[in-house]
Amino acid sequence: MSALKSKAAEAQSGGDARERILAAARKSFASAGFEGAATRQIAAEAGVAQSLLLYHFKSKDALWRAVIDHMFADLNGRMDIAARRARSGTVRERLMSVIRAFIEICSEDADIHRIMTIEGRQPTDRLGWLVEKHLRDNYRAACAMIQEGQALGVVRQGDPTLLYYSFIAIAGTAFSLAPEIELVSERAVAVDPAVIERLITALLFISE
Amino acid sequence: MSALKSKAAEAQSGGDARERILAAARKSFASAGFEGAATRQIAAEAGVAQSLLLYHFKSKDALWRAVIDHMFADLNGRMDIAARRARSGTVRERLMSVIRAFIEICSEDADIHRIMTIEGRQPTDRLGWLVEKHLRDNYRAACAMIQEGQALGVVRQGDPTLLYYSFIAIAGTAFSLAPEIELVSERAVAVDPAVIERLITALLFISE
DNA sequence: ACAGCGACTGATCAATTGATCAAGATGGGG
DNA sequence: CCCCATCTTGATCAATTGATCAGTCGCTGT
Repeated sequence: MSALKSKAAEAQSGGDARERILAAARKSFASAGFEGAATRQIAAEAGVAQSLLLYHFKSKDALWRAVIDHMFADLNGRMDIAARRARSGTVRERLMSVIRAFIEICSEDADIHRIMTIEGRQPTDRLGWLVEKHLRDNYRAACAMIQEGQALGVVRQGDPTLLYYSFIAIAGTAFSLAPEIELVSERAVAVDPAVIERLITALLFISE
Repeated sequence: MSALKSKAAEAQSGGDARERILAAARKSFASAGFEGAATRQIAAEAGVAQSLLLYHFKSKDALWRAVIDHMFADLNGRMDIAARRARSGTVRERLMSVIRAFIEICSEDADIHRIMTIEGRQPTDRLGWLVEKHLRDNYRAACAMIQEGQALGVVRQGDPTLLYYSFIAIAGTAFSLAPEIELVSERAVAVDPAVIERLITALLFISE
């Protein structure tokens, strides 16, 4: 059976080449953007031939989409868990649960915010695909919570979309712009997730 | 005299080619990054031959630096004016003056934040040059104000560097990520600078 | 043992990249 | 009038780009 074959191949040594390519591609796309990333460099970093990259993924575009799928499968899974965990709590508790999860994800892997900002600049078909497949639901759920909080007088008034992007900007930038931050401040900067959480709290909620 | 010659050439039709190239290059660098931008496409958008681009600027790298110089000459000039305008006011007034100026700049030209984030990801020699030549002074002045406010109990406690980048992230993202925001929210989003100002105020200062 | 299949590589393609060079335009000063 | 400096263009370079294809290796089922 093909299932057993691929599993066996994955177990020994060959199958993880695909995942090494995915990991290398994510780094390149995050730092150089889609057009700036070169398939040969990605393949070299993964330790495979460039042709293997296009064997596993049909094209550079398909590779990019696979990277995004891989990234957001983990992200949205953890966000859903965080949302479910605090389902019975207050609006503030529910919001803080997903915010805390998002901060944790950004602190572990800055590539997500990097790719979102680098690809979110111009409206390509890639951006439309990303938004509809992975971002829209997350956005809707967060906005619903924000509006609920605003109706109760807990969350600051204002366009929910702007509040949503403001807290994403704070949490994401602190980690994804680390190279620039360290260069400007001329010292090693270890961003504490708890500090970011406090800033977002001050931004979002009316009373401390 | 060469000065008169160049001035005459600038007056008629040829001299503004340089500025058209600069404008086109800024757009390309902002949306595609340094490696993603192509000199031929920049030249085409400026309506000139690609070789003219490398005649006015020695190389693609030199063109990038010229774009940055042109951008930050305006930015830092306006920031200095804003800082000087409120020199005799309270810490809060002085901070709000430069923040208001920064928001205004971001709302007029999203390219600045785009280039800063796209280039700030990996520590290249370009980033080091940008930081030392255009960013460092701005950062130091802002941090000094923040620390002064913290000592007086007006500004929220915490790493000044993080506060600095948080307000930059909010102001910049709201405008530079407009395409993505409109796609996610499925409507036209006109960001009001006054709303951004209110968010940053909530983030930065202790009492409203 | 052998045929078959999936993983993988090296060679190679046309297209595009940044860069260089010779030559043409243009206009002002002698 | 001509000359010279400046601006501008088209042709062209080697290098790199994403993509394709023929062929090799190693394993599996029969």
